[in-house]
Amino acid sequence: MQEEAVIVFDFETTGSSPKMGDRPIEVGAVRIENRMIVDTFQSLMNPGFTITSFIESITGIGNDMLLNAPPCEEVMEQFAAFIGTTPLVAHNASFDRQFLDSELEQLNLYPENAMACSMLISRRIFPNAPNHKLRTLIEYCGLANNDVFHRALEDAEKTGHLWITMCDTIYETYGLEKIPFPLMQQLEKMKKVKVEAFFERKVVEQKNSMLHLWN
DNA sequence: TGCCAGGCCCTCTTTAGGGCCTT
Repeated sequence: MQEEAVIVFDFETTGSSPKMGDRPIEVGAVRIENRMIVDTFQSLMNPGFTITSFIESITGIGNDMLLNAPPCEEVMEQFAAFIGTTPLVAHNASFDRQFLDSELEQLNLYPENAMACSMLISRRIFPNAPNHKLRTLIEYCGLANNDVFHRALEDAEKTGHLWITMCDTIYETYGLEKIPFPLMQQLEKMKKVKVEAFFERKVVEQKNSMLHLWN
């Protein structure tokens, strides 16, 4: 089973593109070690301009809540310290990664953390799910669900439990004992039809590796 | 002036288009 630490994180933002001037308004993250959440990070942040009613309606975060929140720069500096060089996970990671990189670049920080996407991996592990939205996957996997979505820490926690469940499913389905982070990254880029053969090969590799240690 | 995301996957693909997913 996976043993190395990962940090699952999520941003709520003013829109969909930092290149169009959008910024985060909340970050939430959970640190997972040995299949358990051992630490969390959460903060609202003031983007420096008012957010639209559309974003308010999605997130439940209002301009009044952001008025006295610390600025993005302050929060992101703390968040950079929280993640360090730990491998990162997010649901639809390309979305959150662009905001992470954009904000940290403004602080002259250039994170090189490895990153994996729980959405792309879930398409491989749960090909029969109705779709691969976070809410659907939480329901599909029968995970604890308080029906609160689109808040950063809530979504990070749920994605964290989804990540653990995907590791468990790989173990239970294919018998793969160790699930290193690079293996998950390989999986998200794998063609759907090749997943089964991929795991069969990995199991054989691990068994051979164990035999090599014993001999 | 008018428009405005973007990265990835899938397939009836690759000389491309449509859909998914995030806010």
